[in-house]
Amino acid sequence: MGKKKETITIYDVAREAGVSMATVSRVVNGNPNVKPVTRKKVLETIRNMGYRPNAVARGLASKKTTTVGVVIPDISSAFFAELTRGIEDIANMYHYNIILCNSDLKKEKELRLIETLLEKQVDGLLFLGGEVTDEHRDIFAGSSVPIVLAATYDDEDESRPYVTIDQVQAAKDATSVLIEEGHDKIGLIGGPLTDPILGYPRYQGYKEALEEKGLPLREEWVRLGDYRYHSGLQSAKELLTGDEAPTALFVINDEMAVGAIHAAQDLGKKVPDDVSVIGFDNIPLADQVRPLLSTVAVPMYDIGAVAMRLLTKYMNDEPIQENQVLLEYRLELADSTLTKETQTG
Amino acid sequence: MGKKKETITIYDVAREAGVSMATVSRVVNGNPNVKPVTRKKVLETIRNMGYRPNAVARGLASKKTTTVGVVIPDISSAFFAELTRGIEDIANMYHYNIILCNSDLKKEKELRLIETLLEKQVDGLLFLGGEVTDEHRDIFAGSSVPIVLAATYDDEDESRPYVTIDQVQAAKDATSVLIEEGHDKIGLIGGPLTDPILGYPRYQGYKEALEEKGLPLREEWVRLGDYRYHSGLQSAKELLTGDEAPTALFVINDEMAVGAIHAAQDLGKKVPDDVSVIGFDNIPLADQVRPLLSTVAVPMYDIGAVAMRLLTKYMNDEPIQENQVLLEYRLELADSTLTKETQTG
DNA sequence: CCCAATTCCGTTATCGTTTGCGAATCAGTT
DNA sequence: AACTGATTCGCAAACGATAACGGAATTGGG
Repeated sequence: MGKKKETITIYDVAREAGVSMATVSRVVNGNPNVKPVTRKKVLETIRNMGYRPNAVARGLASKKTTTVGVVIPDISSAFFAELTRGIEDIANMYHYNIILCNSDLKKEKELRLIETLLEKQVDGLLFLGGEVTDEHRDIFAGSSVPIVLAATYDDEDESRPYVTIDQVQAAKDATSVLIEEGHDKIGLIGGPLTDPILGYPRYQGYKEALEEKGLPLREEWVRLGDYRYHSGLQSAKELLTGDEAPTALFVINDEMAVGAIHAAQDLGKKVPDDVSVIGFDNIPLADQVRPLLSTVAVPMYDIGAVAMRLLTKYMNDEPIQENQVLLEYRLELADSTLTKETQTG
Repeated sequence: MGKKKETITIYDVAREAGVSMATVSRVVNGNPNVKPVTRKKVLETIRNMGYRPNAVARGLASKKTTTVGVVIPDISSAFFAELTRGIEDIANMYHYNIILCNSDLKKEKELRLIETLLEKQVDGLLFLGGEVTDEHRDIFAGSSVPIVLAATYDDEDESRPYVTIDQVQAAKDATSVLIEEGHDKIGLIGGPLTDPILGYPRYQGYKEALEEKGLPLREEWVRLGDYRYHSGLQSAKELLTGDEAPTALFVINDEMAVGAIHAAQDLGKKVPDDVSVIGFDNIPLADQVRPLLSTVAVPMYDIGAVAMRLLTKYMNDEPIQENQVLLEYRLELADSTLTKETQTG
């Protein structure tokens, strides 16, 4: 595997080029205080010697690593994968690299990862989609690196920067679509209510929509899944075989929503004629099933991109006008619901 | 954002604990050569002072960063997301972190990213899914860090470690399934033939299967897409409206395959009765459409995991018995083809 | 109770850069 | 020719750890 005799350092280049290491450092870093002819000579010997600056040493000396940490629940989920792509694109644009960590939403793992990232001296940290507990806040407070939350927020810390959408309102809007279609028997396939990021607020939105329209919240029309396809399939099967089955389902993420559609079809019901289904997130899958899934289009890529951009502002001490941003979402109404229109929220 | 007065170093801890920094370093690194009582005292003052070891300084001194670089085409693709999850899990298990970079399969970007990762002194490098050119080989050769390829291989460098599957054979097997179903008009929706990783070999497998069974390769039954859903939809529409339309389609990835199914349905054809479809990869989507998609199950997670494991062996100088591994794939026959059976290859 | 073998632990040299400070060079003005 | 203000550039001190080396303390056997 091509062992090079020894690593060549800035000092070697300096000696070879007949200048000091300070000068080499200057040309490497684009410092203008170096005569063009000198710069040229240095650049030349750098090329000839195949010198590659050591970013670790640079990091020690400059106290900057141009690296940011990203803690994410699960990269293999379409939602977070897309979000990460937004992060990485902006990071790349600003010449940062990202250290990616999967937390599986386990608190202990999250804390451990954050600790590790801080040890690695990341210039900033992006924390996605987990609940922010007191222990998180302790670590955050004990560090001076900027930290921004994405696709989540901290309901206890008013000042913690974040980028996400208004989950409650979006869920309310989605439910309202079904109500306005004329449905009065609307089921919910939700997530764990202990999940303060998705499960609870989306349930809350569903509840508020019903209340506002004077519809009762009936427990037998509510099932809580685990966000996965089969969970949606199973839950819908239960809901739709009931005596007085709902004629519409609000499913709080697309993967489960597609499961719900298939459950309906398996039971011989037509979507949307017999049962309307609306999902949430607008992952690519929503566009790759028949009937096309109506859903709440969450700007996943943008959440990542905006969060990363915000982080760069913190890292470079740029002025910040808005450090807590709620991005717009869109209702993407397709074939799994009756009406067709598009709203913005 | 909680500015701490000043960073506390190993030296501060040493002074506070009444020992030398060497001793502190020893307890931090779990070196056994330190008396239990001393260790306890040091650990205590570490806790009290909130000392956090600086991994950058450690990296400089020890020449190890416990970080590996991962260059991947696109994290937002289900295939690579799952693969990355495998990588990260194993990395985490061995206490490595990963720096993730999206290359979009652009050669220049790949080279730039690899260069950056080497500057950051990663202990190892995982290169996924792009073509390995001479320029890649140049950089690889000029560095002493172990590099392993995943989901690709280097056909010019016999010794470069890799982990992938036998693309040609798998494509051949998939095509053969259709032949054995009795089809003799089998279309292909492929990728760019200039793609040496997926496009070409999977086309090659299709071709070989036909040849072996004495079937002609007819150009009008071949379309080349871009791996995306809509491309599959469009290509299938063209293929299936022809005068003498194929009765079966081998589609070289699942996303396009699902598009093909929808195209068939849009044309009023039933799958699999009127047209059989078999895909490739077995992304979650294959399991979330109706009819369920027959496909070649590629062990994406395992490719990542095994590649990362192999890399750890290189990084820790463990003995290596096999440095080029072809993982097993499986034919996952479901409802989009007629026969039902499972083979291994 | 002494000496050798262990165990512990401190000294010090590095690791490869960045960076503040001051010296040296160079023009342009008088 | 002397003076001044920029430009350039070198020196050397950090940056925060690791690790080789050797000295001191502890232990055990005879």
